[in-house]
Amino acid sequence: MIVVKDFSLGLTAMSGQPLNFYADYSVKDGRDVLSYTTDRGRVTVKALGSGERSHISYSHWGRYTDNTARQELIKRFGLRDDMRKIYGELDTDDYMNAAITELRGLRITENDPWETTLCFVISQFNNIKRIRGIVGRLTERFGEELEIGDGTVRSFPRPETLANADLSEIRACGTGFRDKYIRKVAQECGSTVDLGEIDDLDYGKAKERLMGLHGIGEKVADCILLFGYKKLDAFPVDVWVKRVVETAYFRGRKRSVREIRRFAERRWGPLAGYANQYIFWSGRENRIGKVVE
DNA sequence: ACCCAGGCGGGCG
DNA sequence: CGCCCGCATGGG
Repeated sequence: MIVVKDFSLGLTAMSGQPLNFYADYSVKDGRDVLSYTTDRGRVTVKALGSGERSHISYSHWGRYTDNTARQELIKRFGLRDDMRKIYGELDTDDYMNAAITELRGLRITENDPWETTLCFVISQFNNIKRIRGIVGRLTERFGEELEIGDGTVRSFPRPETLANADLSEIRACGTGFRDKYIRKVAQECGSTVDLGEIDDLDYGKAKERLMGLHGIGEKVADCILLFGYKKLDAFPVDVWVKRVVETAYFRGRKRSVREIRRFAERRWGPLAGYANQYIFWSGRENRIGKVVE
């Protein structure tokens, strides 16, 4: 059992971060339940509450021990982040105040860099529901079978596997035009590019390196840096973030993506990534700035 | 039927 | 450099 303040497993898992794309989420008896598979096995997390005290319990299969599962959860869900301090620093305007009130307990997760990379290559010009389906079919088709207890599951496909796959088989998983990006990035990550080296670089250098991969531009690179390396100065600008920032901070006036990024960097600096996630998810849930009929 | 989605690469001026 | 276009697919 882990007890922390300000943690919502449901919001954190379902807010467009990688776990949203490859984990199974449900609610049972009023508790959030999340199961996911890694190359070490499978973990099920259950959590109750999201405000003053959240109680987190977990079970594990495969090569996890109580301790390794626990350490992974603390890292993955950012349970050491000082949310009181983060909220204090972000709470400087009405929009952000409403967002952090509404989404209290939403954290930035830190996920495996390769999984994050593949998920966000798939995310381009796409929507969350479809990303989830594509990742699920790729895992089913190309993932590694793992024995857990009396059953088997499949873990996330390795880069080497996708690097050698037929484009037609990748595409059969519903990827659309992203099939070639997926295979190319898998080839590069399995050979010329070492995702493990990127963590040591600063934000700018790391972003430059990621953008050298085919199919990764600014927005996807920022998502990988934020959710795969927890570089909190990253500020991914997608259509939702752009709309919300224009609505909440520019009186509805159109701004370029570049202007939005510069605004975020100046306003939120090293916490831009946290601000981004609250803006993204609150904007989507409330359809901020979206034209409705 | 039309519009949209956690955008990107390539081609053009 | 900036701008503009096509791109696969499924849900609203």
